[in-house]
Amino acid sequence: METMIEAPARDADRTRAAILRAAQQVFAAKGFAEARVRDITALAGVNPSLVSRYFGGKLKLFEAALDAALDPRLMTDLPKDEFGKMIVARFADEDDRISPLPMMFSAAADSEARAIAQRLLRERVFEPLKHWFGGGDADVKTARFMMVSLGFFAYRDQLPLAEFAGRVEPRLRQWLECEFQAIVDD
Amino acid sequence: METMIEAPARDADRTRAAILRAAQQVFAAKGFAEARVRDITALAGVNPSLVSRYFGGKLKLFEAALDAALDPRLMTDLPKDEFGKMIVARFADEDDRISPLPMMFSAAADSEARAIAQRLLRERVFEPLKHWFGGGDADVKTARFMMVSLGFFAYRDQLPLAEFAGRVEPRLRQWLECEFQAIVDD
DNA sequence: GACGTAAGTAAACGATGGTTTACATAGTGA
DNA sequence: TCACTATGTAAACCATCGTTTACTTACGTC
Repeated sequence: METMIEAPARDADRTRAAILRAAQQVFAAKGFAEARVRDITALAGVNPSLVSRYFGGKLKLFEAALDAALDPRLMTDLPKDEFGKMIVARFADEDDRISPLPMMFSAAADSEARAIAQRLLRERVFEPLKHWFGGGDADVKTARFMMVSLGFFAYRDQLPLAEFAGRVEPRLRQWLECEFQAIVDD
Repeated sequence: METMIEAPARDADRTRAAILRAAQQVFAAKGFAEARVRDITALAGVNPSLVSRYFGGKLKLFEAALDAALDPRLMTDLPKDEFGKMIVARFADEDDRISPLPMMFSAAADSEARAIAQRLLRERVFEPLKHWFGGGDADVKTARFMMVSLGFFAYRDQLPLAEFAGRVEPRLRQWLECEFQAIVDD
């Protein structure tokens, strides 16, 4: 009977999920290259060897973590007439920093991780977004969206410059809102 | 007499310059993390140990290579009434890909290299650019410039997506020109 | 021409870190 | 109860790569 009350101490599914969750946090915080397998497994409270056993290695774990973090609905569920304001709010005010973009940037320095990031970004973000924009200019609109988004995150997170780091200056925020809104309005 | 006709086989300054030149190429092509000291010294035709002897290590060599590649005049020598067209031409049509931006991106994944890249970017690009823009909105203008530039390079070089990789689609190019021009016109 | 110093090389060193191997233990069915 | 398998751990493994050390060789000078 007591087996039904509490979960068994050894549960492969639970362990696997704990590793994946820890991986998302550590990869997001430190990037692919500087995230240590031992960091992730220590956070999950398990042995480092389980990364290879359950995921097939660090790279596959990164792929799983990135895949789990990518959700196109974060962009395509917004009303188009308020797209600018709302997407900036989502980007700038996100307190839980498990945004996938920093993970993507960190992957860019590693050729294998970059290949994975490229594929997932195209399949899970670029294509859905292009379909959501629609019309003959969908390609250009999506490219514009990617450039402004990548520029924003690169500027804010990867190269924190002077007093702009962290918060978003009001005039800059207004400009960003107009940029994003113009993409859907054009 | 023959010592005056041809340079001596052993010339520290020449060797140092050869290493620096090779470093610029290899760092630009492979990024900080994946560039091997042995790659650089092999290209320069010297022994790997000379990197530590002449530059104090890989990180210091990266700093020297990045510093040599950064030239603010690449942006601030343009006429303001044609800034948009000309800056895009400079970014997009640059056949020799020793643009410092890819080097900066690759540095972002390494905490030590990132600190160096941040400092050099601020001192050698951000501040001169801000001064060149001038006026009360110089901060915001510079930030806008950085975001669009970083977005462009991140999109084109770091995350080459589908058919946009390599060339720049004409409508996208036109949008970029307007973006950059708007920064100086506002 | 021998000598001392600077320039350069070859080889080994040592730290890092993902992965593998050998082993221990908890749950499960006959 | 007794295996048997799945789960997990500890420790060693092993490749990578920047760096250091010991040695060699060329150049300038007395």
